[in-house]
Amino acid sequence: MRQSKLFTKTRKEVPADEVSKNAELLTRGGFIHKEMAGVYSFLPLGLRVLKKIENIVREEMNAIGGQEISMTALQDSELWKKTDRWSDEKVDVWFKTKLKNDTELGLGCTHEEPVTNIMKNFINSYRDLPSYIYQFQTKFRNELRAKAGILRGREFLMKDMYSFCKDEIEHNEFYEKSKVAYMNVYKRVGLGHITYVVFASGGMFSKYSHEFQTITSVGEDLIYLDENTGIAVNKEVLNDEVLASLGIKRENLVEHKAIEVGNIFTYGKRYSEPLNLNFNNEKGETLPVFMGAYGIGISRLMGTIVEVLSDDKGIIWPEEVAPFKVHLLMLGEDEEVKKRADEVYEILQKNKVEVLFDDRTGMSAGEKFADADLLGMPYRVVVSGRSMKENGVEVKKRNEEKGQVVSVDELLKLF
RNA sequence: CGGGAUGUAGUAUACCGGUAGUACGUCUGUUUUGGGAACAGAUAGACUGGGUUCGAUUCCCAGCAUCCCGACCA
Repeated sequence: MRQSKLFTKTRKEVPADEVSKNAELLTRGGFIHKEMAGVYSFLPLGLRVLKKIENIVREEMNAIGGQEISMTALQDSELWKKTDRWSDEKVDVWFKTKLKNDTELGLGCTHEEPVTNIMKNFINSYRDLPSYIYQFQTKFRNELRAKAGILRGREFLMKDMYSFCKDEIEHNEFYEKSKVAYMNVYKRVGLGHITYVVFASGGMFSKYSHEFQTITSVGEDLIYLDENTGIAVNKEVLNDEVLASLGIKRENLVEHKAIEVGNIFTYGKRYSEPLNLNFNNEKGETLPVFMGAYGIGISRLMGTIVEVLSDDKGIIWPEEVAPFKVHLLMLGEDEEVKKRADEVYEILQKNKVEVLFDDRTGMSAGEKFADADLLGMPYRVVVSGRSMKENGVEVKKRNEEKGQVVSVDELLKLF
């Protein structure tokens, strides 16, 4: 993509109404636009990142047998009344609205009820189980206080998966598989080294659940980590019983602030019973389906990456999620340089290297460098009079100080 | 939801009960071009509604919006 055609622009000034690093850098870089408190639009560069993360999650979910669907945001209140989750006392984040005829509707904050309802049409026999269904969907939650940029919003993108098994044994097998898939996701988005599976409260669903927490000082949660075993516990369930069941000792635990980047739950019959999602087993007995749920906030994950992987100059995108792999900079405007930069741009594109080409004119080198640092593509490639004298292009990684001049052929070998 | 704060050009800010200033941006022109260039000119602003006042962007009230701390986070 030619940067001269990109409609977004970078900003030097920090927006006065953003304090969190993710919102500051993403806004300055033109990745996102704040519509209102806790509600953000994704602009071309930001959407590319979001889609890359989504795709990584999609690949990992497919790898463990997930089947992708897309459910509706509009929700029928009758369905939620059956599980006693319609009233504002029970679920206080509902956005509610009405049809013209006064029928009450909700904007989906999660999708247990509708997905269970869908599966009633298709699950009859033990032969139909297990089944793993997921989607990427915009969730609406009327948070009392949105904060921290895209880490806690009122409208956000989430991957939610639901598992349908015949019994707890079959469920546990998948539950463990999902942990591995989740950790694969965090590794691929560059957070693997600081993300842990954390034993946590199950909220109103179950006694316990597992969270995936990325350690960072801006996190909202407190976790206790045993660094020898890698086993961690959320503060909310830190007690002797839990510690004993996990086989860890209180004195070995280190406290960390962390951001919750995923959460998996065992539901059992919590939804299948009230909604009558049953199946017949081998003996002809009718039993409720054993369910679980698995969530990852895609936009929150993007914000977490920015919080953790940035420096004082800007973002440092990991390769798999960067909007483009290469930021190609044209420095100087004489015809030779322009022609050469265009050629390099074409060559990279022909070789399927995703490249943002800073072909803008009338700008100083310093301004282009500053933009490249802010936008944070993994590789910066410079075409200039200087690089041409040395018969090559200058390539520098975003997370390294020094670059080197290489030929275009050598450059292509890097990708 | 409890507490606190703030609303001034596109952005960031200043001053003021009496003609609203600066920087960045944007536009025009000239010169520049390896770490956010220089000069000249231009562009554009007081959240909304009420009140006090000869006069309100400034003071008061209400609404709306935004941020921060706490609570909440199924």
